[in-house]
Amino acid sequence: MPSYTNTVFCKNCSKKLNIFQFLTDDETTYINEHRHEVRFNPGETIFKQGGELTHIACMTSGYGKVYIEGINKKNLVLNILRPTEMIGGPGLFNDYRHHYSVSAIDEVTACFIKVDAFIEVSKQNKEFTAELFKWINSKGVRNFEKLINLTQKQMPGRIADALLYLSMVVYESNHFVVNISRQDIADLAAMSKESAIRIIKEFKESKLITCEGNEFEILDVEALQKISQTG
Amino acid sequence: MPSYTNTVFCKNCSKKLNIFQFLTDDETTYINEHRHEVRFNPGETIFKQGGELTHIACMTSGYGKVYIEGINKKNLVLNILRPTEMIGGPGLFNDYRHHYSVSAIDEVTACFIKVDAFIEVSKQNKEFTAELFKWINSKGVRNFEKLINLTQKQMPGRIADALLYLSMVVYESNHFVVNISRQDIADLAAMSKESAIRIIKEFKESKLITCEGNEFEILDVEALQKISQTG
DNA sequence: CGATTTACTTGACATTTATCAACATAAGGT
DNA sequence: ACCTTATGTTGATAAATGTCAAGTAAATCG
Repeated sequence: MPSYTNTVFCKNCSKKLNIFQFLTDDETTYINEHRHEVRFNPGETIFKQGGELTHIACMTSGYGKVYIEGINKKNLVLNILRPTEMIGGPGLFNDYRHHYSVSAIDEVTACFIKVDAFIEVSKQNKEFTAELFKWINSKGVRNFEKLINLTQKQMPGRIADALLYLSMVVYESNHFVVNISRQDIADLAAMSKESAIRIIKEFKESKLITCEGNEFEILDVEALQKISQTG
Repeated sequence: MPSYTNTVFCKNCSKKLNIFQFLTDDETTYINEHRHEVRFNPGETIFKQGGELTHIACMTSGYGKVYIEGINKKNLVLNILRPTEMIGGPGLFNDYRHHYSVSAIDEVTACFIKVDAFIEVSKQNKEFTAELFKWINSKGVRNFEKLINLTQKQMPGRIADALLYLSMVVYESNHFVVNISRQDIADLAAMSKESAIRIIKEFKESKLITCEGNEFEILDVEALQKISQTG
């Protein structure tokens, strides 16, 4: 491992996902021997949709963007990644390909674990396997929600969802400065950039939020939640 | 087991999913002891969204409809089930709830396997577990496609998808008689019933399909595929 | 520092899509 | 058979949304 990477061992890693807590020391060591840490610059591609799934990745620092490359160069942003999140699931045990692309938003470090090692450990450790299932299925359920949100709500509801997601899940504050573009917000809500800007403007005029450039503040969470539910 | 149900044993069952072929005889017997077959009338609910996931079900005869109950009583049809298909995945190892509803389209028989037994077997048999993962992940990937199809295509593309799905996957023929309603087709393509009817009419007028009531025939598969791709 | 690109914003417009209402047809029950 | 109800169909209309064009602000680069 090159000296300029962070040489923390899995065993003592503070960025470890819950799922790895179910491993024995030996298994943790085994994972540790089959992983490497990589640093990405803003905008760089971490996973490429259609590419071979050789590693599962865990975010250790920075922000990432998970998106499906759809029709006519249009992207659909599935979620914004924070440290401790793991990516690469859908191809596992399946076709061993990436089904979405992931890119670095700012400077990102991520741990890459060889899928072979990942699967080997999963075969040994039933609790780990169960947690893996749980992880995959909870992602699947989130996609069900996304399916409903994006097909049955109109634009204000979808933007409300996006803003609540950014506030509550990604930046964990009512007041946040986004490091994603308006296009990304639009891709998160499955609409055109112009429409996203307009709805944000309406929310601003209705005093539901403030927004100066990339600085957002949610003023009325409940009103946004109501808009989200109404559609 | 009541005498009016079909008393085939799993071991010799012709309706068995591939995934069960990886079980040993003992494991198959174990599953056999923890399953029961149920018959449903048209329209009856097989799984109810939000309900507890106590059993995994396998279709043994008839047609079923898998749908998410969304906003304002609007449904999104995920797929149409045929024998040998298995349902109940998303709640497994997760929250043990149903994340979609399933109803019988015509007369349906289905095998209900206790989740406890299902999980027990999965813990014993690694190959079975791997196949289970594969199954869940391939469903997940299909939902990614659905997410793109429904958010990035406009109505003709979505109806083309629905018709191609019915033709190639569900009824496996260019000429088929549907046992689902126009509303169901609309719910499959995430649009209003009226819009679905209009697009079908346009396809009919363009000689891409014929359609008399519930009788459909795909005349120009390639043209439909092109419309599907164009969006 | 100016020049050039990139991201953001707004307005006008065209298109897509849903809704509503009316009616036609088919299916089920007594 | 007739009535009732559910389903399908069509047209007119309104609402939602995307596209295009123009301009502004901001970031990057030599």
